Amino acid sequence: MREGAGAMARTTGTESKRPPGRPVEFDRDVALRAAMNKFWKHGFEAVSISDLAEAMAIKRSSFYNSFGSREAVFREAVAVYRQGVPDAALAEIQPGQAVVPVVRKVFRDICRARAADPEARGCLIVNSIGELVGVNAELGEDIAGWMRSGVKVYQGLLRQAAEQGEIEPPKDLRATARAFVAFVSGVNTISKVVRSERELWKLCETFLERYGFGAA
Amino acid sequence: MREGAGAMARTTGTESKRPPGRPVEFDRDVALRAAMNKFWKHGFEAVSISDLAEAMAIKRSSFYNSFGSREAVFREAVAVYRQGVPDAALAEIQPGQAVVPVVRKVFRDICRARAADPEARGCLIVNSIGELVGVNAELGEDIAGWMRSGVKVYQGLLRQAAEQGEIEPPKDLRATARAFVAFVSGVNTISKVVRSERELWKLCETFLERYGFGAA
DNA sequence: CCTATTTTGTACAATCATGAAGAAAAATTC
DNA sequence: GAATTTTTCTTCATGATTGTACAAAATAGG
Repeated sequence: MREGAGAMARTTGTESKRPPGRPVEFDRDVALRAAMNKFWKHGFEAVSISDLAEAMAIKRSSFYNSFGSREAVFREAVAVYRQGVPDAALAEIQPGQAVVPVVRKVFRDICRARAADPEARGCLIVNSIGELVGVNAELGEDIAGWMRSGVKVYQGLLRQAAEQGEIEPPKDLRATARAFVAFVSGVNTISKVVRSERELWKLCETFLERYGFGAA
Repeated sequence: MREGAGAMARTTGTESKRPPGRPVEFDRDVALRAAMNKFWKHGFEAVSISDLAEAMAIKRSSFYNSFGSREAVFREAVAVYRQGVPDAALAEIQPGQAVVPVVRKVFRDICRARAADPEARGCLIVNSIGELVGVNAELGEDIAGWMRSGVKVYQGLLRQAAEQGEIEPPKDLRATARAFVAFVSGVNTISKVVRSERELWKLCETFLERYGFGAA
């Protein structure tokens, strides 16, 4: 099986020479995405290594060789997941840029994404907090870290929005940021029950309005 | 082993005569509570029948005989859980009674309960929505139903509070009720990461104030 | 005491998950 | 082409989980 020299989709696409030894036959990113989807749907504990290998379309030997453990793939899968998450746009907001419209758009994107998922898997991070924090020491702390970083992001945005006169300065910045994170988590949870994008967006709007993030 | 005639803690406590056959040797409620705690900590899928039987301190044969299946115990365990949940007080509010103080107290009780749990298990219902809705058809619908009923409860309370002049009438009652449910779910989730009762209560207060449920 | 009924204890076979070990395959380097 | 390196394939032993089956135990009723 010859491989076209330009077909490679290796790790990050910047290496030139192939390392010695037999080359990996599967696409790491594709396999990781498959693993991510398995974890997303079933959760961490419900997915055995055999399940994983099958979903990733590789043998268990290749799995052990390339990934090492279920925990390790999970971490990588979460990293992949985070790249595609609607909230990612929040970290891109520049000083001087209006915060409110971006936050509103992110909320709308979350509603759209959650409602558009026919499997109603909600958010992998939120699901994993529920499943792992307090049970699996290492993965739990990992996931908890993502939520904490979310609080930091919202804290920065709230401050910026207040400084730019978009909203009234919140009395307690951190508590308000945490309320945002809690609410977004809750939206992701309730999105498994309320399946309409419009209905989800309506409940988000009540929240945004109350916190001064109403429509212009 | 003779049993005092008044010691019984059977199914619902209203029968007098003992049925024929060998009597059950374990306390059903105690066993169920043990099962509930297992599910609460580890989630549904992570607990095998063997795990359950061991936690309930009964043999697998007794388990099958008395409960039938993992799904069945889970349902019963959730029922037990729901009896002890702080939110239960909301369903007891009478017409004419002030809504706001009760809701505030329930939020405070949630913060206290979540922070007081050394294992940071959050809320069994919220955890189970994350794990089961969309995956396990029957249990998922069961759990989703509890969330929907939560929306109904808040909807009634919001209407009552508005009628009694405690709050401004919300524009969209159902969306607002859903926002409350989403937020409470989120508080239960974030309680696994933010472990201080005071910090949790502070983020709840920002929410309550914004929705007109501030301190009198 | 004997029978019927129900729970409990133990044993069994089937399936599956796990991790390791080693042979075979596919590539690079010399 | 030979040596080296790494991946892939196959096999194996071990242990866990499951559901069932059946004997033993405990009780009620006659």
